[in-house]
Amino acid sequence: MASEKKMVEQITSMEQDFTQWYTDVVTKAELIDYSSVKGLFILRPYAYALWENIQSVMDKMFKDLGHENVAMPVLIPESLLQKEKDHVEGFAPEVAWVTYGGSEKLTERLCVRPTSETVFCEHYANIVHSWRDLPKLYNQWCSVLRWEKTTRPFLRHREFLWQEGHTLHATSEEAIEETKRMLEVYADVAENWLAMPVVRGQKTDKEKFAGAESTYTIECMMHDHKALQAGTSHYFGDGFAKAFDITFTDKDNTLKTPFQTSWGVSTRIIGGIIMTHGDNRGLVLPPRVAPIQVIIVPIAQHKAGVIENAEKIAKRLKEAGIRVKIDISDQSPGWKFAEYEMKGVPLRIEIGPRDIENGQCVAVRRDNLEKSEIPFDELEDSVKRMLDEVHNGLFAKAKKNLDENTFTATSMQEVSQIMQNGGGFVKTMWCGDLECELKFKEECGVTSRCIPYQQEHISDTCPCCGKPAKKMVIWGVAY
RNA sequence: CGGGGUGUAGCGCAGUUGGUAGCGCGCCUGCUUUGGGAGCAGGAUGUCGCAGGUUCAAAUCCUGUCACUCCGACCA
Repeated sequence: MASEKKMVEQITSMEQDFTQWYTDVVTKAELIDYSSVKGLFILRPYAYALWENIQSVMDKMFKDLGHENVAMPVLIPESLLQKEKDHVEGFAPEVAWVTYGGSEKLTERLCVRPTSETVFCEHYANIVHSWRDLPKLYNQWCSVLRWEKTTRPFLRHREFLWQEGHTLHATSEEAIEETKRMLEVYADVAENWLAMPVVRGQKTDKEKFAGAESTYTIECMMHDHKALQAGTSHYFGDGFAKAFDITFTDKDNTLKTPFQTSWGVSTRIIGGIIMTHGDNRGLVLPPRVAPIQVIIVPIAQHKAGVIENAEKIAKRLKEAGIRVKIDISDQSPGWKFAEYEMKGVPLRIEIGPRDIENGQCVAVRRDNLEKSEIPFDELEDSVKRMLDEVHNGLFAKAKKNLDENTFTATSMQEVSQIMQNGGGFVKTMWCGDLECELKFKEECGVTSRCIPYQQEHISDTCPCCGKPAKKMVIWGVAY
C-alpha cells in the first residue's frame, strides 16, 4: 500500500529500531522539542495537556486523602542538603549548583533541588511541636533538576516535572500505612486511568531511594519488554527526622521523633504511556487522560450541511463532558486520519453526506482501527462506551504483553537465555545478598525490579549462590 | 564519563578531483478537490553548527570546539 509506505517513512517501525521509533513519536506527535540546554526539554501543548490531565486526576486523589499542596523553594543550601548522609551521597553527584547571585559570589553555594526532602524536613522542624500538629500531609507539584549524563525525552530529563508528596506521622505504623496507601493510589492511576498494568512490589536495598528505609514501586512493562518504574513511595522511618531534629511532644507528654514518607510520580510516566500503548502509526493515548478524546473529521466538508452536522456532533459531545476537537482545515480526510492516528486520539468520528443521509456517523477506534456506525440519537452513550472499550482494549493488550513476557527461572543460565531471547520480567528466588544481586547484573544483564507483593514459591534456593531463599524477585532491564 | 554516528532552508537529505548551494516534503497564493497522507500553476526561505587554519578560491581539506543522537557505565 502506498499509504502504508508513506507512514513508515515518517515513523521508524518499532520492530526495526525501538528507540528511534520512540524519538520519532515524541517529536512528530508534537509532544517534545529540544531546547538549547541538553536534557532540558520543551513540553509542547499536547504533552503538557496530557500532563495536566494526569495531574488533575492525581491531585484530586491526593486531596481526597487529606493532602495539601505547598510550594517549596527551588534552591537548597549545601549545608542543608548534607544533613542526611545517605541522601547526600545519593544525590550529590547529580546536583547543579548556584554559586553567584548577580555578580556576587555566594558565601554558601546553593543546589537546585534534585528532590525536596531536606527543605520539607527543615520546614517540618519549624512547624511541628505537638502530636496535634500531626500528621502533616503535604504535596508539591514542581520541577526538579538532576544533572544526568544521558538524557531522553520524558524518560530521563535533567529538569523534569513531578509531584513529590512528603508526609510526617506520629507512629511508624501510620507512616508505613501511608507509604503503601500512596503506592496503591499510583497503581490505581496507572491501571484505571492510563491503562498500564503494574507489578506492585518493594525495592531491594540496592535499588531503594537514597536515605529511605524502604521503597515501594510500581513496575510496568514496555512494548520492548523493558521495565519502567512508574511511581515510587518511600518509607523513611525516623532517619530524616533525627538528622533534621524534628520532634514533637506526644499525648503522654514525652518528646518523640516522628516518622516520614515521600512519594513521587514524574512526567516520565508519559514515556511509559508512549512505550506501553504506541504502535507503528504513532502514539496511542489512554482515553481517560487524552487531551483530545474524539477527533471529528468531516468528509466532503464543502458540501451543504456537512460542517454544520459535524459541529452539532462536537457540541453534543462537549456538553456530555467529552474532550472533542473538530478539524475543518482544508487538509484531505486521509491526511487527517493519519495525523490524528499519529497523535494517538482514541476515537475518530467521520461524518460525510452519506452519513447525514442515513442519520449516523462513523466511529473508528484507535487501538484496533475497528469501524462502526453510530446513529445520531445514540451518539453520547455510544462514544462514552467506545472510549471505555478503548481503555479496556489498551489495558488488555498491555496485560497480555506483561503476562506473556513474564517468566520464571531456577538457574542463572535460564535467566540469561530468557534475556537473550527477547527479554522480559524473570521471576526467581533470591537469598537476599547484595553479592548475588550484582551477579545477576554481571552475568545476565538484569537488575532487580522489585520484590513483588504477590510472592510465589519457584524453588528452594537462590539460583546464584544455591543458599536457601524465601523471597521471589522480578528481574529485568530497566529504563 | 567512554565508544560510534550526525550537523547544509521548518523537516528529511544530496552536494563528485576544492570553483561561489540543490532536491523532496512542508510553507505562502490561486483554482480544482475531499470516505485513507489530493492535483495543477505560481511564489518565498540559507551565517553550509561555531572558531581558527591551508588556498587565488572551502559546505568540501586540516585543527579545535559545541550541540544533538545511538550504544555502554550512573539515575525517577
